[in-house]
Amino acid sequence: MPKPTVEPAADIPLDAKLRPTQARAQDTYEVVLVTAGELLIESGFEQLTTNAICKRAGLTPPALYRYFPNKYAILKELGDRLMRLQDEAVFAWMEAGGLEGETASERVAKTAALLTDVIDMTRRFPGGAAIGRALRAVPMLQQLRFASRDMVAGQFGEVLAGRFPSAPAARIRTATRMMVELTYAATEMAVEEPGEDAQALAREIGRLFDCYFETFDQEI
Amino acid sequence: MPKPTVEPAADIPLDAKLRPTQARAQDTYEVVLVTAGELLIESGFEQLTTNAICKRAGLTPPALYRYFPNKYAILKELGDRLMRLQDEAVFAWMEAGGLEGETASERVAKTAALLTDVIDMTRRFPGGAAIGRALRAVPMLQQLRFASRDMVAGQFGEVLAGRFPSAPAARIRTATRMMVELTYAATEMAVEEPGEDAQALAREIGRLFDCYFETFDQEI
DNA sequence: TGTACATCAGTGAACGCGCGTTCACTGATGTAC
DNA sequence: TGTACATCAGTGAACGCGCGTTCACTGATGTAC
Repeated sequence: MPKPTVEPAADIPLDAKLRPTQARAQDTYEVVLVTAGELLIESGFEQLTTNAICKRAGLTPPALYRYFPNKYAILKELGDRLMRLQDEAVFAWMEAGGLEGETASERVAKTAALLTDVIDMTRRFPGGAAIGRALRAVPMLQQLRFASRDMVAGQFGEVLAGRFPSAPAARIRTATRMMVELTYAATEMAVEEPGEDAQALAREIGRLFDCYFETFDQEI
Repeated sequence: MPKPTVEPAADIPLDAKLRPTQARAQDTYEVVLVTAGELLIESGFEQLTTNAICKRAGLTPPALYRYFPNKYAILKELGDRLMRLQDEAVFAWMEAGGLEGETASERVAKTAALLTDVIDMTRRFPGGAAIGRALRAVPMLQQLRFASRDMVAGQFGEVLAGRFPSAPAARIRTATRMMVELTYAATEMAVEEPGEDAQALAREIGRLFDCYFETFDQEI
């Protein structure tokens, strides 16, 4: 019982076709991304059509298709950029000893600062939290999120393994992945509801990280 | 600068039109939902079309439209059902004293049991974790998730407020919402990757809940 | 510094396809007497 | 228990629209001499 209309073509190219060389072309490339982000926030992935992007950006479709092979490539580029920013923030924080601290309140404050940073970054980024939601909904792009999450979790895990040598590797692996997902969720909550107090949310995450990591020493 | 093609009609009806009365009609109603869930898992929300549902279910479109006013209503019904199941499991667990326990390991085991239950339930449900992802991506249906989350968080908060009278209400509100989101994320992780050890994941969540709730007593 | 040519960047207009949805109708089930 | 009629359930076939995408072309920029 085949289902040909449902099965998506397996090999949809996702990378940019031509890199823009001239300044004008660079602008076009960027305006497509920014406009796509706006539409994504305003009306969600379903309404993100190439025609709508072109109309609002003041372009004609062939201009868009010069650089992007299809609409998934646009979302992928947005996702790549946002996640790279977030990943870099986390790595910088870890290298600066984000997980270390004499007192609990010092450690909580450090983690809260990281999350505040990621929230601000996501708020300013075109597409913001809507990008993550769209990536989740498109099977072809979901792996992008997983790849980013698992990479961050891996690095995170190495630091934790150093600090808690007795903790089983499997526990650390599960725990770090969960912490990354939780960070995504908290960021989405904060970005989505500007009424929420992002600072308070960030502190809550800080408390959670700190007390939870302590359990790696215990035999519960 | 209006954007008429992008703006969705504000008042798309989401509730079933006719309730099926005869047994044959009840079957049709259910087969639409089950088939929609299958398609959702296999190829995501974008590929979930009314024509595809009908084709696979062996129906013609007017049969579907007899009961569902549009395709969002189908997703809404799936979402309603899955979230109601999950909510009920949490409420039953709380009423049975899921948060109480003499020892830490007892409390951890109880929380782990709840999560295992929710994971199993979601695995068996047609559409499974793909439903949550689809709901997130459709702005019109996102509020459904929020409503469910906030209701569970509210109930959860009442129990916690009783156990930790000195904890500020704002902290409890933020914390419980985060815990619900974390539960969603953990469930999605477990359902999505059958290779993952759901038991281990559930225990990890149990540990996290337990140690985190302890911080409500502290002044960090 | 000016001209000729190559390359890059974008436009106007349209395409075919599949989407959500509906019309007019037939067949199945339930109900009253 | 059988018949007549009302209502429920589903079909066949098609609709218009907007989607992703492309063709053939014009205009802008860069480069060589």
